[in-house]
Amino acid sequence: MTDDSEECALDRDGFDLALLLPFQITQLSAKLAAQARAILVRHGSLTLPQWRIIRVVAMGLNDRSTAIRKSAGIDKSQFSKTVNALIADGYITTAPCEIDQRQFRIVLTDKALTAHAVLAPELAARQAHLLAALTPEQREMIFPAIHALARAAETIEFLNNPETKD
Amino acid sequence: MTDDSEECALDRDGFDLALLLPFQITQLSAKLAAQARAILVRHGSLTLPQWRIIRVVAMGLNDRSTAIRKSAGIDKSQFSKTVNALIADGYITTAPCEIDQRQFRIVLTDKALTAHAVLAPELAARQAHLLAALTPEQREMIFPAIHALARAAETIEFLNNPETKD
DNA sequence: ACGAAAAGGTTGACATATCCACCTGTTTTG
DNA sequence: CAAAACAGGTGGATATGTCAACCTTTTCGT
Repeated sequence: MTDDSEECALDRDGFDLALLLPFQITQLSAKLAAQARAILVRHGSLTLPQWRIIRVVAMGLNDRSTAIRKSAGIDKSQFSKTVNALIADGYITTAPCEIDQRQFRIVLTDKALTAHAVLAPELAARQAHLLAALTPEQREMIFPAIHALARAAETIEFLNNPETKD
Repeated sequence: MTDDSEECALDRDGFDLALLLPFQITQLSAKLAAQARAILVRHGSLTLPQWRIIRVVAMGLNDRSTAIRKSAGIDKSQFSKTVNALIADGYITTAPCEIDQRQFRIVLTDKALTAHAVLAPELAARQAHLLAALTPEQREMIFPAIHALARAAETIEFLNNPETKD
């Protein structure tokens, strides 16, 4: 994944690093991204952030830029740049947003719809593959656990050391 | 974290994206990295990959470059560059490795040891804070679940579509 | 012992992500 | 209503992560 099959730290139990939660999650996240890229590259030249945006737009819930950006969980800056790349590659077009002149609406082209039709089933199969690797109990509690960790990761309030100024 | 407090997709339940496991994990990973950076920036100018290397070396299990690189879960390329940055900033020195001339040994300077003495407790407190956000059952199964997902993320063998060539 | 293959490291190129300054449009508030 | 505060978007700078080409050293097969 990273390079060759160097026995990644996820595989080496028995020592300290195996207990570092953020480290394990970072490693897992990297592997998942690599797997997603491996699927994308089989069917075209969409990058991962490009695919994230197309997927959200294809859901059809909302075509306003801010809603799409937040649903995709992408930073303002990266969203702007990725949208420009999608336009340049002919995957989307934009239209002004009447309700809020600061935003814009995003419309998928046929090219994007075709790509989505091919990729969505593969990514769905991958999601099923991942879930199948978990026990039913793990499947039930993985999302609440992720959510709990995400909330706990939002602050560093638990550090109240008065010597904050180094 | 990312920008201001834009309600990130992790918080919005009730729609489809909340069920996309890789997406949730990516978002969580980003939050954890931001949290770690927030802690690092309070006590100096160490970057996250720099800290990862120092932490591994400080564990003292092995001072050979390859062992450190793999334990830190860092790519060959990034490792090389980060090590150079650590040398330039005076956090480490290197020595030739007698056993294998291709590798080198890494030695922490006092500067690194001081930084580690300050940061290690804070990062440990953070780890405890994260684990405290989980229920005991979640704590028990989170590591096996991560491990199972990591293995499932290593291949795309489950896609045996003959139309691989797009 | 020899040459091929593998492992380790470096570098450059690029992809992804974050941060920040800035500008524009919108909402709030006096 | 006008000024201030705020939300949205853009672009540059930088941090982080990945990939591939290349070189050196080590290991392995014969």
